[in-house]
Amino acid sequence: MEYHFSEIEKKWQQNWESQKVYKVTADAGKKSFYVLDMFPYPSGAGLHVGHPLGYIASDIFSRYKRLKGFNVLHPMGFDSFGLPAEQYAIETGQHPATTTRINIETFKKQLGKIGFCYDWSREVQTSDPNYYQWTQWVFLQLFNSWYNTSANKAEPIETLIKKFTESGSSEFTASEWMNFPETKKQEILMNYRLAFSSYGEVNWCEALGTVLANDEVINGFSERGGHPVVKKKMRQWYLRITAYANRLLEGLNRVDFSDSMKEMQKNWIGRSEGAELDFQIEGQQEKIKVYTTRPDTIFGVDFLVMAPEHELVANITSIAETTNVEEYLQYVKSRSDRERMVEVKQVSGCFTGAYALHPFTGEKIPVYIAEYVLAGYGTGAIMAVPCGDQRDYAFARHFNLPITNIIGSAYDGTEANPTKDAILENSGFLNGLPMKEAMAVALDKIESMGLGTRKVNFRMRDAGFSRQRYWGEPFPIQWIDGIPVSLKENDLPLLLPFVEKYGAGPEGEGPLANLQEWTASHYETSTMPGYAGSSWYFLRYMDPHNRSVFCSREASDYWGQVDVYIGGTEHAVGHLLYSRMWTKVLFDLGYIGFDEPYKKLVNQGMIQGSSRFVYRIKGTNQFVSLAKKDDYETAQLHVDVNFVDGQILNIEAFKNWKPEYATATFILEDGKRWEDGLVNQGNYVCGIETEKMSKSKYNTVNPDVLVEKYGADTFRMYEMFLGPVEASKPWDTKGIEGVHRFLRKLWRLFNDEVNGKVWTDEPSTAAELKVLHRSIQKIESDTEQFSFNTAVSAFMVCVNELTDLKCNKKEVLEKLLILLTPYAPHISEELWHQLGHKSTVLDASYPEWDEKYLVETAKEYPVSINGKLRTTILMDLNLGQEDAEKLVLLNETVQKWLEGKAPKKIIFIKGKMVNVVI
RNA sequence: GCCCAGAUGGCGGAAUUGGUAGACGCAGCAGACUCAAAAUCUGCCGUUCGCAAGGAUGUGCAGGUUCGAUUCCUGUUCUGGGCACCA
Repeated sequence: MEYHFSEIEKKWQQNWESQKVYKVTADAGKKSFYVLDMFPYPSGAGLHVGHPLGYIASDIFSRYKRLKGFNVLHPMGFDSFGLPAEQYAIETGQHPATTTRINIETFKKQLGKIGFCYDWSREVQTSDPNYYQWTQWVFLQLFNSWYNTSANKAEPIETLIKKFTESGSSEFTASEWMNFPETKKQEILMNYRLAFSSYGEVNWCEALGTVLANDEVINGFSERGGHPVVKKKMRQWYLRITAYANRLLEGLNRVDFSDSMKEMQKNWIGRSEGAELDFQIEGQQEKIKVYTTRPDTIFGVDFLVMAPEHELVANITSIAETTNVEEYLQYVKSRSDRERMVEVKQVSGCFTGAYALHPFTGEKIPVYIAEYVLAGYGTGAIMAVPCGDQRDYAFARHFNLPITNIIGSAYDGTEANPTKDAILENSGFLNGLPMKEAMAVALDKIESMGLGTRKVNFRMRDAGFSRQRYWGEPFPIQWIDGIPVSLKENDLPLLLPFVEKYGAGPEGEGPLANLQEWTASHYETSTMPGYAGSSWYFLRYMDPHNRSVFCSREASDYWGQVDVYIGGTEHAVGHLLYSRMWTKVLFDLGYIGFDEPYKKLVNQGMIQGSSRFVYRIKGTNQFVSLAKKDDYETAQLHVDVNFVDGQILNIEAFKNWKPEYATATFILEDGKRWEDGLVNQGNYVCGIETEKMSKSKYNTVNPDVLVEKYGADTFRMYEMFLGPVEASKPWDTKGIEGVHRFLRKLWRLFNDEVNGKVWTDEPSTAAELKVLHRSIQKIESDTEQFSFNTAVSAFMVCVNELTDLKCNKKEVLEKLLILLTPYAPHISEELWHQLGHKSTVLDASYPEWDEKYLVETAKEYPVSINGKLRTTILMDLNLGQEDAEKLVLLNETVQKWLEGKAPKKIIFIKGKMVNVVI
């Protein structure tokens, strides 16, 4: 009986589906475990072999945990709102709802073939009204909450109103508040809401016709599509994520994310400690507030620089300098963000004519404006210390400003030295102090003299939360007399209306602005961004069909945090930060019992494509093989990787690929010309390069093809065998044969091609049990540590050894099948039933290894002379140093190296090794 | 420029706390079975000297610590990723 994987896999996939083996329900009597994949955006391109990597890993872990007795929640769904579907709609006229539905079907079909254990009864789709009703509901929670900094948590907006009514604020009294008109009250409250609308500079992408969040803009271009992004003033919705900056930072200490992932989030949040201090402008009332992280360098300040957009610029500019300043402001305005970014090294600026007074020395310090100071960070003004900061140094040199040296020989006059270790000079009361100590001394003095205060700053900005697009969640908001008013919970969902056209609205608004019935009801015309639905989806899976709440407290208490979250690193600062924030808000408001969504995060690496190239001689239809390509002037062309075996081109397939190649001729690796119809000719060798896997590079490999050819079990194991899940690696289909051979070898432990069944009920030998128990130990610990590649190799070792031992014992084999179930579920299930079991192998319990089968009595000790391995000696493991030394000295090889001399020392590590020092 | 991760055979990779470097697999070579092919099986397989036994050398590079270093430390080069006039 042979291993007919396609029949077996089809049979069991149908059986599992009809028996609903993957359906889970909350069960207080069982320990829960939650394994989550980052749900996919259902793009039209379908899956390539890179996509399922993480899904296979999570599937293995889910099945493993289930066999270990856990009640495992392992759901799947689709992040189905978003830009690409709408872009596609604009291009083809097909409604996003239609293309999304079709794409989801394709995805599910492809996923199904790989045999994943998702509980599809819990599927969510973010574009489904039953789902986005609750996204809108969470938005209302954000809109109707504020961050109470003294309680350090979000609270309903009513508590803020109550506070204002009873005791006012630092800006107004209680009675003033009571007498404010409603618009004024709402305006004030808007400064506190966690989701708020405000007029400000946004990232505007003309090509996409929408605003983007900071993390969706890369070097001045949109992340999606790579279109230019400019700054534009617009009314927008924002998420007050900065209120959570500290807690988002602190929470990283309580989660198991990779160091690089934490680092990325920390950088994005960008916490820095420093001080704000005031500089009095000479002869004026104005003070300029600067932010610095180096108060220790206060005596090195030679000038101040303000951002051109700083609100005090006009006030302090002297009459003499007005023209210059205005010219400079004009110049700055004319420059796009991208120009500024590209020309970072170029120094520009302008003197304002004003002087500030040094708070300690009273000296006059010129005040400049310059592009290199950003309006949005700190106070928008800095104190420049040219001997310690390279940008300040370059600026001082450019404008011929004097440079005060406060760090003695640490400053060499040719460049700034940003050290923190120098001893301060020319620094008044700080003289003689190392900079690190001076920091606190300066801060204390500044605070006690009332010149400034300690201040923590964050680089992170509030996140833009509206998009001028159609395919997203409508805001549950109506604009009444210029005030945004939230819908009642009972009125949710506010359904996304059907549109025929996706063009922008009258004034750069979203397509919804073109709908008469929409604008007549004064609904907000922008929609929520892609990350809205994905910020809380992990909660909905716990209670997906609940019509009355987003997720019952009972469900979220039972399933708790996601135990293992698997996905790519591309969501490091976007999705992960937003969903961490939403979780904290829901926690603060008492809707859930934990404030970090994901306990452990595993980032699967990217599978790169391995591209192949052919070389066409310029101006001809002749192609030349790799070794000979430098003899000609050639153009390098991508060739479909599926036509190439290793690096050898399948010339016939290539000629049939595109009509233009039908008449192509070839010069082979040996320099001979390829001739039609001749057999045993030389080879055409292709060039090879690792690139991103993409259709345009013809280096994509479709999992469906591999599943068809080798089966899902082989495909799953091969993806894991490729290397560590977290590593990026190029795809190479060649090695898949090895894994397939392994599964056939396993099959032959149970079945013989001629005789059929060969497994027996005979008792196992000690040697067989040793192989089994060592495998259990190794595979269990590898699986626990997500080291799936080494687990696969452990399976291979185990089957190789059992084959050598001719072991066909049911006792051993059935335990092996349970171990294999997470990795190769179909073949395991089939053989499990062949062994006579009636129920699914998933209901078996994971075998435990027993120390007693693993104990060794002797060991082949490696024996080194002066650290170099020279021989091995078999010795009893109970042997102590003294007896071991005797045996070692008797050894022939050791004696040869000793040349009759006595060793200086013999190092003996019991159970490990021996080293003889001569 | 700053931060993080990494560098091991022809290739993917292994070596959990410093203790036999190269597990497992691919590719390659030689052989068995076969009329032949497929499948399967056996042996070899870092480099180098040697008929062999056995040496020398070897984990990006240069040092160091240690009886012993792929592993720890210092410096350095390169690759990948993130951030970037953030004061």
